[in-house]
Amino acid sequence: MTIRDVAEKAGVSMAAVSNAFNDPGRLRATTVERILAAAKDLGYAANPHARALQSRRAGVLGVLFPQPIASVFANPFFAAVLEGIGSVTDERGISLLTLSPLESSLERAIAAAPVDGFVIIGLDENHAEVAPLRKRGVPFVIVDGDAESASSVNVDDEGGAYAAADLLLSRGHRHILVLTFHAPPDELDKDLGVRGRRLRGYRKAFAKHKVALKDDHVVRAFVTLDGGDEAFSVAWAAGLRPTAVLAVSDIMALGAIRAAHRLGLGVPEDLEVIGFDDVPLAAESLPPLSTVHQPIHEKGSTATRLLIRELDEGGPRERIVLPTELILRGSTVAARDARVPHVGRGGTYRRPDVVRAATR
Amino acid sequence: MTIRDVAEKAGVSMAAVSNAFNDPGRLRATTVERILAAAKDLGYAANPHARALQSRRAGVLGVLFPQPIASVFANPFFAAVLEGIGSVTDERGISLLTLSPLESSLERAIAAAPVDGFVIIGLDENHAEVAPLRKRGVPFVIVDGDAESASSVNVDDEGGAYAAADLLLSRGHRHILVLTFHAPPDELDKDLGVRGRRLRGYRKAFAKHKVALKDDHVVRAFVTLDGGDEAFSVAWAAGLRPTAVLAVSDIMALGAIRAAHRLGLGVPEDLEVIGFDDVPLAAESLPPLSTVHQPIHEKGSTATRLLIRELDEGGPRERIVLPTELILRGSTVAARDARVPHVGRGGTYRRPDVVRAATR
DNA sequence: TCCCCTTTGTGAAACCTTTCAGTAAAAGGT
DNA sequence: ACCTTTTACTGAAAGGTTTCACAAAGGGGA
Repeated sequence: MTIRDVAEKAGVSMAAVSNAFNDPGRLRATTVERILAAAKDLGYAANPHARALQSRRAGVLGVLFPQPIASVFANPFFAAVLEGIGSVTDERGISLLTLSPLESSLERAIAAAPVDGFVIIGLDENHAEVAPLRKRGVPFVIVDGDAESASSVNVDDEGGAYAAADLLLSRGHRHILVLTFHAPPDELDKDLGVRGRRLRGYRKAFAKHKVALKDDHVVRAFVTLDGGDEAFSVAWAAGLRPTAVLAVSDIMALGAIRAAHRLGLGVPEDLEVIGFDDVPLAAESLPPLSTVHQPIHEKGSTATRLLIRELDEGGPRERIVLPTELILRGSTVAARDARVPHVGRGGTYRRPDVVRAATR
Repeated sequence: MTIRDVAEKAGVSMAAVSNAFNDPGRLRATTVERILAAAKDLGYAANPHARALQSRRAGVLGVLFPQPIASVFANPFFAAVLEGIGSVTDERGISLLTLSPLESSLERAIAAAPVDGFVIIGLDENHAEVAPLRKRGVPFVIVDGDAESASSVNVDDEGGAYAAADLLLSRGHRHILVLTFHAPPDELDKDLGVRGRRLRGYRKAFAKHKVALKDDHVVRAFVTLDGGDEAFSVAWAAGLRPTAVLAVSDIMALGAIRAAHRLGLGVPEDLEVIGFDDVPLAAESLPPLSTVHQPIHEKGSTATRLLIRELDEGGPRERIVLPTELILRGSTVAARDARVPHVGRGGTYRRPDVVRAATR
C-alpha cells in the first residue's frame, strides 16, 4: 500500500495525495474527500521512514538517561522529568524514544535512533555518549549538565544544598552523613555535574560553620531506595554514629530512613534527614521528607520547549537555571513548627504546616 | 555527510561503504579499514531514516500503554513490565519508543511511529487504537489482553483473584471492599480484559462461599496511590465498614492502606488487605502487602521475545498464560504465622516469614 | 594453457514520500 | 476581449541507504 496506489485509485497524482494529507487547503474540498476516501478504502498509511527521510522530520524526540532503565524507573525523579517532557511533546503529537546506557552498544543505538533531537539528562556535553549526536548533527538540550554548544536547563543545586546543610549545622549537628551518587567511571575523583555542585553547596556550609566534613562521612551509593538503605547501614556498621543525613537525592534519603528505622532510630528525633529533589513520594513518606525542592516537571518541559524551538526556528541557545527551595517537613525537627507528626498505627496523622525557605 | 562522500574519499563505490559497515566479510580487510577510516575522518553516520526505509528495519520497538504517561510512571507495575521488555531489547540493540493515550492524536502517533513492531499493554486486540497498526501491517504482541490474530501474554488473573478472595472469605470476612480499575469509556459495563478476569475470580470465590458481593462494595478508581486512597475514603464516608479489601492492583491497595491508617484503622487487625501484581514496592511497604504475585518482568520479556521472533522469522503466534501465586505478608493475618509485624517509630521491624500459596 | 570458481567490488534499481517549479484552467480587472 | 492573478493540480527530482545481479581479477586444478 503506497501513495501511488492511492493516487491511481483516486485518479490523481501522488503529489495530490500527499497534499490531501499534509496541506488539504491546496486542493479542492471534493478532491480531498475523494482522495481520503480512496486512502481509507485501501487502508493506506504513510510510511514513516520515507516521510522522515524526505521531510527531515520524524516527529520523535530521544531522551537519553544517565542510568540503566531499571534504576531510572526506580527513581521517581526521572519519572517526573519524563512527565515534564511528555507534557510538551504530547500537545505537539511528538513521540518519545528512550535510551539508557545499558543498551549493549549505546553509541550505535544513539547513532541509529530515528529522532529529530535529543534531551540529554545528567550528562555533560563532553561526555562520550554525546559525540555521536554531534556527529549526526542532531540538536540536543542538556538537563542537569553543562553545555557550551547547546542549550541547558539546570537548577541552583549549590544554593539548595547549601541551605540544607546550613540548617542542619545551625541546629548543632556535628556528625552529618552525606549520601551522594556513585561517580560515573570516567570522572571518579572529579566532582562534576549535579553531584559536584550539590557537594560543593554542602561543603560551603560546613566551611561557614567551621565544621570539618570528614571523608568517611561522604558515602557513595546507587540512586535507589536500597542504595540509600545500604549506604546508611554500612556506615552505621562501620561505627559511624551520625545525628543527621544529607542526601543528594530523595530516594536515597528515603532508603536511609528505612535503614535508620530498622536500626531502631527515630526520625527526626534521633536522626534528622534532608533529601534533594522533592519527588512526589517525599511528601507521602513517613515521616514526610524534608528536602530541597526543585521544579522537576518544569525542568523537563522547559528543556523540551527549548529543543522544539531550536528544531522549528533554529532559536538561540539558552542556559537556564531554575531556583530551588528548602522545604521542611517531618524528617527534620521543623524550625517554626516543632510538633513531631504522630506516626503509627491507629493514630491520626497530621501533616505539620510545611515550612518553605527559598534558597535565593 | 552522506555515504557518497565517504565513497569518494575512500575511492570506492557507495555499495562498498555500505558493506564495510554492514557486512565487512564481503570486502578485503584492508579495504574495510580504509573505508572506516574515511568515514571516521568525515564524521559520517548513516542516516537512520534512509536505512530504515530501504532495509525495512528501524531497530525500534513501540510500547503502547493503556494510560497517560503520568499514571504509567506512578504505577510500578508498568515500570516492571518495561524493565522486562528492556532486558530483551537491550541485548539486541533495539530501542524503545513509548506511546500513551494522552497524545493529542494517538491514532496519528501510532500511524507515524517509526517502529518495527509493537508491544501493546492492557488493550484488547479489537481496541480502536490497534486498528492503525493492523492497517500499517506492523506486527504486535498483546500483554494483558486478548488477541485472536496476534500473540498474547497473560497471567492467570482469575485463578489468582479467586485465591485471594477465597482466603479472605475463609477467614470469615463478610464485608469486603473490592477496588477495581476505572473502565475505559468504550467498555463501561462489560467486564473485559484483566479487570474482568480478576473480578470474575473474586466473584467465583464469593459464589463458592455463598456470600453476596453487593454492587456498592465494588468501587472503581484510578490506578494510583491516590486513586486507592480516595476510593477507600469515599466508601468509608458513604458509611461502608469493610473488614477487608481486595484490590486488583497493588498500588491501589497501598493507597487504601494509607487511607485506612488515616482513618485510624490498623492493618491487618482492623482491615485485611490483599492486592494484585506483587510490585517490588509491595514487599517494602508498612505493613508489607499481601498480594497475588504475577511474573511481571517475565511478562514483558516473553512478549518481547515473541515479537522479535515474529519479526525475524515470522514465527507462529502463541497465546501464553503465566501462573500467579498468592503471597501472604503483613497486610493479612498470616495463615501460618500469626505474628503481627511491629510497626512504628523506634521499634525493630521484623518481616514475618512469607507464606506462599500457588493458585494452581 | 585453459577453464572454472572465488574473491572483491560495482552500477543502478528500489524503498516511499515530500517538495518545487511549472502548467492549465478559471477568475478577475479594465 | 485581452491580460494578469489565482486556483488546482502535475511531473519529476531529491532524500540516503541497501540490495541484487553482475563484472573483473585472481587462484587452483588438470
